[in-house]
Amino acid sequence: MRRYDPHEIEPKWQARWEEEGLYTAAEEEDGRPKFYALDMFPYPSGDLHMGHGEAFAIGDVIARYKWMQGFNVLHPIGWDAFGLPAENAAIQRGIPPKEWTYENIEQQRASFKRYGVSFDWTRQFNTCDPDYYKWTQWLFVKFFERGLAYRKNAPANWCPKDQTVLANEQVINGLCERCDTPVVRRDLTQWFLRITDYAEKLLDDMEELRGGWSDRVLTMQRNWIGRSEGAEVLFRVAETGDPVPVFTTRPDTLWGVTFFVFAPEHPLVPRLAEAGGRAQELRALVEKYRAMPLTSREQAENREGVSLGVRVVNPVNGEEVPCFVAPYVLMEYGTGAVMAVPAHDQRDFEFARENGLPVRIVIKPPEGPTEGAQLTEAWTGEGVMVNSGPFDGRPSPASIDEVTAWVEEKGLGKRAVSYRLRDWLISRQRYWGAPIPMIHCPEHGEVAVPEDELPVLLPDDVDFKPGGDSPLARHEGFVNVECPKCGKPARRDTDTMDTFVDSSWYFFRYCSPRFDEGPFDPAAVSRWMPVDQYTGGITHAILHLLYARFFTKAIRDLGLISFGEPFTRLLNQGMVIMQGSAMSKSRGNLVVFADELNKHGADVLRVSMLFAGPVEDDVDWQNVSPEGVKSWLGRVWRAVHEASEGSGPDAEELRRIAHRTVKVVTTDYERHAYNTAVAKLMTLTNEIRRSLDAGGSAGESASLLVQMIAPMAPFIAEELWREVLGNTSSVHSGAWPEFEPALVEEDRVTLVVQVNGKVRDRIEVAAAAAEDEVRELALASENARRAVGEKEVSRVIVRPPRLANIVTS
RNA sequence: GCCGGGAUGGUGAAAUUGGUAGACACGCGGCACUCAAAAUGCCGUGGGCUUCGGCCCGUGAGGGUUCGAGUCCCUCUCCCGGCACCA
Repeated sequence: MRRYDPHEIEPKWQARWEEEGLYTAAEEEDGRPKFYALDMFPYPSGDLHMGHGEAFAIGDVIARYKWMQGFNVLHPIGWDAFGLPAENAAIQRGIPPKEWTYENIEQQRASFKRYGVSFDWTRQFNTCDPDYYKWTQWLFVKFFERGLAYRKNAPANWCPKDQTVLANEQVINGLCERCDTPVVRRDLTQWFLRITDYAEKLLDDMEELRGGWSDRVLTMQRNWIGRSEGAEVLFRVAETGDPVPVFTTRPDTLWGVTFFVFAPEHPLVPRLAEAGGRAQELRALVEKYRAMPLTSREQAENREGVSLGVRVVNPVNGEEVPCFVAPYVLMEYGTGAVMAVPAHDQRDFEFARENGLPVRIVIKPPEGPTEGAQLTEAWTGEGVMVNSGPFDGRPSPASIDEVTAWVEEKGLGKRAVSYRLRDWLISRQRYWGAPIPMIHCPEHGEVAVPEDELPVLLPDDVDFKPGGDSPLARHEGFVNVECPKCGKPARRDTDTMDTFVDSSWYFFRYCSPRFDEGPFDPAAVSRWMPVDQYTGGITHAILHLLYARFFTKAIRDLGLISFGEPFTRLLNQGMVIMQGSAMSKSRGNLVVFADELNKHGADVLRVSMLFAGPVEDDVDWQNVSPEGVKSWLGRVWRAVHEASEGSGPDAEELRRIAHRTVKVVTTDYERHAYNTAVAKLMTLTNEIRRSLDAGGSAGESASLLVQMIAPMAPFIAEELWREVLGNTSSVHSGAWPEFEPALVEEDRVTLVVQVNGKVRDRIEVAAAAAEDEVRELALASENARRAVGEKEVSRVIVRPPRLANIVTS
């Protein structure tokens, strides 16, 4: 018998499968149901790492299992190839981002093939291919035409040394991650996508996803969208008459407003400061916060502020209260101004104490002070409304609805909903991304690049090092164009799109990757979409998945598709860590995927990952034992070889075990419980071994074992299936095994006899044993009788045939 | 602070519906084969006691419901994740 040598069999089958086109999804309807198995596409920074090893092992098992079940499976792959890491690597190494990116893609491609992943390679594309980003740009233009893409001035993190905008993640403790220069805030005019228009739908449609997505991810998305119900109430500036709406979730505290606060960026602030004679003081505060990086401002918890010198009128009681400007009020949320109720909001309370402002209790706690001066912190619990005009004596917060209705009826405000979700800033002042397909004309303003001029190609001859504006702005040939409307000189937009835009629709493109009349062929999409199973890391629980859901809804509203949710089922696998923390070179705990692949081969590595624990949990490589898995696959190898030599039928008992294993392992595959599936297959292997050692046959059982191993360890399964068991076609295109129901039924089971809930005996009984019979047997048990002793049996709980519990008084 | 998820042997874990806790492995100990090693196979392995029949304890802590709780309920501790001045 040959030894089990992964390095001998794996390259062989890798080549054969490719020749046979085993994993090409059928374009034509052939009677099989479709199954779209999607893995989150990788980012081509270097070779694959251990995380890919786990993620793609799981995704591949899902796809292969579905193939075997007779589905026409679409299991595509591509690369999320634009983005900052390529640019930074290119700057460091002095090679163009394009070159670096395509080299990495080739390397990862080769690694995936060695790993035995059943991708349909005919559909591969990269988001940095002009054929792809042409349609990313096309979608942007469509969004622009519908008002979903717009430009506005917004603050950005700016590194004065590198002369570039930084994402929030690139600001470490207020410093630039690259050069440690303190980051400042800079206001830039940038493009946004109006995702907030879809806040309600993104929230409501989560109902459809329940069951298919984990509660964890759904909760994270719900929190991110952050829906708050309340009222918008109209205040008015006493001196100028300016209307100032505020959003509040606590209209029941309206009578407790003792001051009013504007965000520093609020458009009314300069005028009101002028009117209040406080322009000077205000300029200082506003300057200070404008210079502060966004990240550190949001963390600041001081309660400083400056009086505006004007007052607003509280519409519910006509009171005039003083106005302030303070950084704790955010322009981005609500209306950028808040009514301050220090007695019942902790932030307002702290501001009042710091600035010597009155605190008036309007929700009286069941126990505690009635005077604001006595409060040590804001009371946010239940209570009775006081000092509240018509609502005195009413319970709070139970009366919020009535107060809101009253406010609405009196014309002082209206019911309102506010979201934490902000519009999506997609402009990047960077080179390696899809150019935003817009032209700025002095006469016509923002003009979209006409469809027949797409794609706006990313030029190769660009000095992509950061410095000033977008690198594209330095490319005269790129920038200077004619306005599509009037033909006069105009300027191209020089920003590129956030890479999350690229990845928000790639799963549509897979359905018809070479389609050139639109981003996708609607017929192909209606055949394959939505994705039946999406697999990927929890890191994308919020942003990518929310953006993809938003794009799907927006594309539906363009009339191109008829569904609103792209991913029916979502599986988030855990991370691969080492010694308790994320792998990294600097920590010195890096495990290199290619090294492990060289050492153990693909099958061993795949099964090791799957056997280590539940797919959702993190895997600590320290606890993974490829040696143990290798020894199991070696046992399978030898057992199947030996079994293939026998000729008689398997013993009845072995057949029962094998068929029962088919039953339970199938359930495990359905619920992605690959760790327990492997455990059960190990047990079956041991049983086959035992049977062979006893001189029995095991041909049928060995066959079943090979088929059940196939999705997880595709190479060894194929070798054994074709070369040892003598089948002519691939195990992977063959059917998933079915069990014989008669063999799965048990005829003898273990009856557990308990006395007062403690196990005292185990008796083999017929599975069909009736209640009376089970009771008799239990009462007759020597061990049970000893445990009962002198006590009297008051009753016997019988759950035939497996359990009897004798209860003594 | 708010929201979500956890805590089971030396380790990874299993127990799908309230019904045999620790399956399957790793590690460790012992044995067989061998001149020896590797490879392979077999036995043992939660803690304690034992007259070797068994007995007691045991799923983060405490309480409860139940004939019976890792599983359900209450209180608490700790850990992980998400969000966080969101009005």
